[in-house]
Amino acid sequence: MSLMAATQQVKRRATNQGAAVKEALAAEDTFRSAQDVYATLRANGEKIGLSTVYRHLQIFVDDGLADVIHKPDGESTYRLCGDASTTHHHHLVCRSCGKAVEIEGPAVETWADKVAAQNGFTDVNHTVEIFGLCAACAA
Amino acid sequence: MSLMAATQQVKRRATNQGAAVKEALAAEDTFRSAQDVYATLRANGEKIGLSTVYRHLQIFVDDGLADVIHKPDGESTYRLCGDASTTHHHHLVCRSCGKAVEIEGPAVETWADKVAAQNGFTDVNHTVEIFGLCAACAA
DNA sequence: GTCATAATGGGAACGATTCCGAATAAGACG
DNA sequence: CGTCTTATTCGGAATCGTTCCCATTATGAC
Ligand SMILES: [Mn+2]
Ligand SMILES: [Mn+2]
Ligand SMILES: [Zn+2]
Ligand SMILES: [Zn+2]
Repeated sequence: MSLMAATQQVKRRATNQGAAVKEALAAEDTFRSAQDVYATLRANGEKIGLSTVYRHLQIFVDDGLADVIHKPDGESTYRLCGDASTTHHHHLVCRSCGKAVEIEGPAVETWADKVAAQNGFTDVNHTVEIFGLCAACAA
Repeated sequence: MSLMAATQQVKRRATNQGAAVKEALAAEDTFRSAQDVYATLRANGEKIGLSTVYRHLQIFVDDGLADVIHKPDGESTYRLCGDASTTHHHHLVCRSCGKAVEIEGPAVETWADKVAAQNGFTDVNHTVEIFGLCAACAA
């Protein structure tokens, strides 16, 4: 999704709110909503505002540290991706618990570009998400 | 996206509002938002309410007549798909004008199912959308 | 320490979508 | 045609996620 990581590092101040949001995300391998992260942090006694949570999540996305998936119901969910976050990849997501597995599909990438080119489309990107029930949630 | 068309035809009354919404969608090969369709109809002198537009768009989706794409900004867009709407397919969409081309990718389908199975996921489905600038909008 | 200013946060504002409920009209029946 | 049942309509209120505003706070450079 992110065509390139941060185009140009912007100087940013280190705040504990920012760290808290990152920790909350890092704690689980699931896509979580801003509201969810906010609730968790507050429940944990963290002093942080909802606006701040949204702000940091967006920063992570801009910096290529996190991926975002827009659920059908309109809610956006975020996930801190692996160290190799610079590598283009997609996700296999559990509809029930949100657990996500990073996946790659070289064939899909080339197919997408080819189809777009054949139809005269330029400046192309794509979204590919696979949803299902993880083994754990199947019970 | 639609696992199956209407599971069971529900008797529905024929209203001119419903016909108007369908015509509005059929008039263009682009994904359009409910608000957009509503504005167009009103501008055309049609007597119809926003709620009604939403209702019919959802009915089309339920009946498998239309596909829906949830834009990143949270807006849902609808498009009346070809007669062969029963056939599973995806779209190549212009980010600028919304024009959409129906595309198929058998290889992607099998790949998606395989990846899901390998990771123990069941009850799988997926979203694949390619975005770009159509030739016309490239100018 | 001081200072400039990036970051914060809570409440208002927003925009898309859904809900509600009284008014309207499709269509079955006679 | 009339009548009757009830699906449908529609506009305004209500939701809900997200963004905006801006006075207050705190980071980090000097
Ligand atoms: Mn890809
Ligand atoms: Mn597919
Ligand atoms: Zn799960
Ligand atoms: Zn275009």
